Amino acid sequence: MIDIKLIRENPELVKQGIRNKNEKDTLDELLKLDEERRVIITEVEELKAKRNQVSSKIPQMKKAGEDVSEVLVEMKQVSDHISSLDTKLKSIEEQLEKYLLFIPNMPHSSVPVGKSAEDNIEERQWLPAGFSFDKREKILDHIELGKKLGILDFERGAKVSGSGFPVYIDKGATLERALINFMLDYHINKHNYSEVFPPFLVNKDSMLGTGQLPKMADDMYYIEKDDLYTVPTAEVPITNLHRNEILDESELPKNYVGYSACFRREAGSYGKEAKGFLRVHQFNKVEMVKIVKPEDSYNELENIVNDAEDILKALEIPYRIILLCTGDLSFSAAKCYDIETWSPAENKWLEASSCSNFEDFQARRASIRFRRKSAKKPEFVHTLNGSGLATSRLMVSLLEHYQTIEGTIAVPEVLQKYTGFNLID
RNA sequence: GGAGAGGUGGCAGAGUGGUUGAAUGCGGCGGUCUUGAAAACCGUUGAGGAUUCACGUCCUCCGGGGGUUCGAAUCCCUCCCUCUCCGCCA
Repeated sequence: MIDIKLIRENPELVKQGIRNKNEKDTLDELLKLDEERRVIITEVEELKAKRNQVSSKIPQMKKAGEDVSEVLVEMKQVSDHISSLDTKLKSIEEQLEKYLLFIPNMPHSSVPVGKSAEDNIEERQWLPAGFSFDKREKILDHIELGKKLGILDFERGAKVSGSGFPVYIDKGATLERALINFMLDYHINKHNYSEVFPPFLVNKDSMLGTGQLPKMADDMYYIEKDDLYTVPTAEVPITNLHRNEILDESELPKNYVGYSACFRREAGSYGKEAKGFLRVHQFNKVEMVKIVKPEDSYNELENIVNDAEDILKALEIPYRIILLCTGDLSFSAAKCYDIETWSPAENKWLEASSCSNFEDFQARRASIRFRRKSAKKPEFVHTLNGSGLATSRLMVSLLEHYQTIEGTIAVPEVLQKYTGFNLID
């Protein structure tokens, strides 16, 4: 959520931000409601002040033996007037809230203006020693490899749950588990994150807090009976750990890392992108979340990207860093880098991580604040998160990149102590 | 699933219709004392909103929502959550 004062005082700036993000501009309606709201508040508060004043005098009058019946009649009218204004006010505030929840975060000034993914900027590439983009002969894609080696089973996953629910078998399952543990350990031990093992079901307030709701409602699995949502990312439960809290300055920054299964309905996205691991309803992800002071957030964004990169360097998988343009930026983000890993079989880059600074957008929605030692008023924190990383896309690159000429998979060295084997055949 | 108890300020905990935004204690902050610290003592200490250049003034908030009343933390309805016991179960 952005600050309504910013909208009030600088509507043109906000309109520009909305346009650059390809979102719907409803500022005029919003501002009109805001104005109405304030007119009514002024009126109703005057009446309430009067009511409070008179009400406190009534016991004194009674004590003095005065007749209060006339006052009571008059006050009854005032009260009725108040409640009708309050009803009106409530309805306006609900509408206002609705508009406000659909206003996207403003892009940071360092984000290039652009319409779509084509306007994103490649910041840098990292390639393992001896790597070449030249396509080898007889290269298999991850689906063929998974089938041949008996480590992935998409058909049976479809039988058990539906399409987009892959099953890992034998060494495939072990490899997946090894990857998750490796990444968690790396961030905990080398990057000093605190480990969180979060719930996979969250309530509506949490989904609103991090900005998935209301806009992305159709992409979430929802359990009606209990009014709970499956998490689309560990970002949601972890960031919401501090919802409605005022933290002490000394507690910041908070650095969390956690694993969760991630569930996404991916409504309306069936098609060519959907094969194998490329688009699934359930996948595994290790997520980093930072809660920081505003002045530190852009520095921390670079840190989070570096932390995710370290994993890929350790795994020796080729990747590149993409700075998203305004048009490709998600609803809640102010700035975002994607990390894409190379798929030799697809002959293209795959998004395996997304690292974002939300500034105070989520903090406002979730009311996460902190108090500086010197100041009395609490301030909103800045929140960030980054995948470190998502295993599905990463697994595609890993399997394809580490396949041998015989069609077996060499296990990356850093994973071997987690898998207990060094070859999948 | 059954039975019961309870949700009040950073925490603990009073308060059952009328200056109660809320006693008291702890914690926090400031001060006195001290070479320094502790102890003791004194003072101070919630959030959001409207309005104002500002000082300030006013409104709202005692789990959420609704109701009764001139007036609700306090009474009524409803929902949610937490805890204890029993049952079931990984």
